[in-house]
Amino acid sequence: MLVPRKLTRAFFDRSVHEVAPELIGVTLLFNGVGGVITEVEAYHHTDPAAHSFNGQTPRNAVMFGPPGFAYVYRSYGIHWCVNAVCEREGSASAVLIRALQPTVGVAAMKRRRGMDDERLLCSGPGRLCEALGITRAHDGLPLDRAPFELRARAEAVDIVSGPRIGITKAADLPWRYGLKGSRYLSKPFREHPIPRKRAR
DNA sequence: TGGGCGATTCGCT
DNA sequence: GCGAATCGCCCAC
Repeated sequence: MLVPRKLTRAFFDRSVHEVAPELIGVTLLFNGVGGVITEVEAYHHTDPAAHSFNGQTPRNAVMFGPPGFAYVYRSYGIHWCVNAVCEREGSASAVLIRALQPTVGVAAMKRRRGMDDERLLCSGPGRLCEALGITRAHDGLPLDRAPFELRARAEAVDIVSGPRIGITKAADLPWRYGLKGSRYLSKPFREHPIPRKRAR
């Protein structure tokens, strides 16, 4: 029987802009619960929207470490969000995991989220951390060892991109990537971003 | 379908 | 003190 290939830390030892789209379609599991990554965003320390932009602090220290580790932070005082650190050590770049299509341990995710709608279980960075049980306690853990597991995608996927969500700086950069046509997204992508500005 | 708002913690100025 | 890589709820259209 075919066993999916597991991703190693070496997968992340490249530009965030290469890694981010390649994470779409990869299966992310945490303690054996999770699903297919459908949405991510790339952040690099030269990017004003990145947490590492203003230099290293205790909170973002993991971003300045080696690639292939989880950077987990508290968002808006309420939610947890998980990133995959990329590039060489000190590059301080990471990919924010924003949404999953739930596939494994769906019952556990429904219980943690207190809801039944599978489309809303992991469709947002805070939602997916709640569904998987990821918290600050897992900041700095390697992504290629338990409790994390990453399974390579089995087939090629169609990827769309667009501007990142919820940021005020560098909001125009198209560094959000998604699985084309997926219903498991935090927000839909405009696949035909034709400005509807009417010419006078 | 989309905008406004409150909740709530914490890092950093 | 300020504001944030969010979410869920309410409302209007």
